[in-house]
Amino acid sequence: MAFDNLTERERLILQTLINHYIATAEPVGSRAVAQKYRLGISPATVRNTMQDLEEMGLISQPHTSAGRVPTDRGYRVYVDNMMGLEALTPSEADQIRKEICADYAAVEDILEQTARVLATVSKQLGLTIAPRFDKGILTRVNLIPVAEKKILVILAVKHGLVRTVLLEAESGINTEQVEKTASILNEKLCGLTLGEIKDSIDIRLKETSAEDPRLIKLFLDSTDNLLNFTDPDQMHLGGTTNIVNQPEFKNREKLRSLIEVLEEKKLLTELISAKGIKEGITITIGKEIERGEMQSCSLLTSPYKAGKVQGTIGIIGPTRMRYSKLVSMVEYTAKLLSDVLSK
Amino acid sequence: MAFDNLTERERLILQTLINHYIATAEPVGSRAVAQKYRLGISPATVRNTMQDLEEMGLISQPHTSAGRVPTDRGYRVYVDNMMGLEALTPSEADQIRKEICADYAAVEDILEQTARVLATVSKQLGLTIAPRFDKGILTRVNLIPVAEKKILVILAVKHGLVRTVLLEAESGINTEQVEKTASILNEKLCGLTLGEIKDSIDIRLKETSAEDPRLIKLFLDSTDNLLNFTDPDQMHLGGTTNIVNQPEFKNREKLRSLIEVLEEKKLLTELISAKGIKEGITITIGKEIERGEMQSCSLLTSPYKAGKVQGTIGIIGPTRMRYSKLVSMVEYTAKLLSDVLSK
DNA sequence: GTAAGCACTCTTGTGGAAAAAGTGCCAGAC
DNA sequence: GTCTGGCACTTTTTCCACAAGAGTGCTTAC
Repeated sequence: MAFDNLTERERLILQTLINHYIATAEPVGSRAVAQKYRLGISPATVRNTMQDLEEMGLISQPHTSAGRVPTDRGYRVYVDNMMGLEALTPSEADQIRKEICADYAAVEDILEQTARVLATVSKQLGLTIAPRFDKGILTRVNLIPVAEKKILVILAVKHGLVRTVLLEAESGINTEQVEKTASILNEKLCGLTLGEIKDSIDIRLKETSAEDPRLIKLFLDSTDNLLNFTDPDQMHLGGTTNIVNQPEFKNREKLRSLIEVLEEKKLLTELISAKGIKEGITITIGKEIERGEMQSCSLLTSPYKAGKVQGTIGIIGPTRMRYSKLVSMVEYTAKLLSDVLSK
Repeated sequence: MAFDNLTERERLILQTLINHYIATAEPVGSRAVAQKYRLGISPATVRNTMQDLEEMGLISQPHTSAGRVPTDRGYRVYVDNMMGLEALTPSEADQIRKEICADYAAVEDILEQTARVLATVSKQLGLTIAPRFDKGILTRVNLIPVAEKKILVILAVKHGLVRTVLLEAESGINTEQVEKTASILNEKLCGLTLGEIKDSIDIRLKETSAEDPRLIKLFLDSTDNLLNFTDPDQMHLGGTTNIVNQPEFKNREKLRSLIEVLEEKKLLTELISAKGIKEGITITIGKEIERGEMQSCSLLTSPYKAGKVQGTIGIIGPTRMRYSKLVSMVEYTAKLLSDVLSK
């Protein structure tokens, strides 16, 4: 799969072609490449090289008499080997900083703002996923009775993250019992990560000697709900409109099915979180994305930190996106966000 | 504004025309109306009447040689005076019931499901807005310190609704003080509606004799945030994809700007809640909607109850929507939802 | 008041020719 | 050898003209 064996000329031509295509969204002809290519090479020569690139599967022709268009593989090679990073302009950086560093209290609000500003500045779709609680360390559990049969469970996680879930009991609730249960839970579970708790809660709570086992049972039964890490409102999207006008979505049906995927935030969260969280930017191009509906898109994601806990931000756009710039943008934003959330 | 002065024939023709247009999305010609119109009237006669209707501003021609299309005013007259209600089919009713009456604990989840099923069954955009807390009676305030400087505020409202907001204090928090503050808040505020609290909180908390006024001050400063009734995640939308294929949005720019409005959930919530909450269905047609971007849409909303507190559900679609059916659908769904949430 | 006839208008569809864009390959130049 | 100019070929795009289609408005007759 290594394409290090490209000649210097092939590299240059692929690079120029992709840059040009990203800018124009039109198939690129040999003449156009030749003109941009300083060292005075003729279109005919370019054509020969383009034939080679096509055989390698890096570019393709929509039809006989059209120019060439990069394939997913072509983008891959470009991104891995020959793309320079393009710095943000001061005004772009300012805009991002201004939005993210505004002093909001709530993490949720910051994440929403971030998705929005990412979208605005990139002119693509911006997305943020809240920190994954599974790596977060539980510092305290509170149980608050809020109505005859309803209990609010509050899981406080290190670094000020909080998750609240409303549980419904089958029968009336005894305040004293609730307090006892809460202290049992705190004793048994605090200091563990939510992930660990999820995996081992059955065992850990089995041997408890609560006088009223019903509350413990309720808690156990609701584990999936309590410790569900792909809640739809964990994800924020911004700038859906940006893709509507992209030429790649002039095909109605493509647009429809993409929007459909975007609405399934839960699935989308899983899809993106599934890659595991590597350090640094992850670029997923076209068919590399598992969901068929998104195969004309690329995904650019980066983790960020909120204390010890990690979340993800990213950009979704057509495969023809300005990787060199957007990578810088996502990197910069992730760093900024980490700073703000870990302060 | 009353159009009771329409002749029987005018009424019938307007009605047939609108029904036909709703079904086909194509301008309706005199011939088409004449054929549907049982009493054997000729196209020429229909034409004469159509001219009258056009002068009244109830229908219009896209261009000289096209059929007629209803105007917003035309729809208005239709909806107010001559639209029969169309019952749901058993299978539609079943589908809705099944989704809404599934036993979820959380109100949020039910509302999301409801938006989704409304969208699916209506083939339009479904929306739900969470109960408006301002009419809800506060039963209890809890303050939970979750980190050195963070306090979680829990407002429990009658009938099991809960709102949680995270506040950030300027300095470290003394547990004892928190408890005192909480009991002051409970004493002063419980039993009032959140709306009343919002309006009068300054006065009510002025004369408190807390030893540590900082917490009270924090609470006061955050009132807007705490008692903000148009939180973006109060609204759920479903079926955005349904409008992508609607012929009225084959115009790219229209589609874009509509999607843009949909993303601004906060604005949208305000827009819809602004009408105040009347009993029964509210129908807002085309230009009657304030937002320019939505002027080719109609809005069909109904309140529902969760105990004493009211929320809103509705459908958004092109003005050319099947009002007769959709009104039944929204009515039915609102009733069902009220039952489930007030149980 | 209703209907039939007809001229008129505007849109839609069709076919074909010309233009445009770009390729592939060959033959010759450096 | 490697590069390039030239050229024939293919395919899409654009344009235009013309016919077909749809529907109206008006006039006239019943």
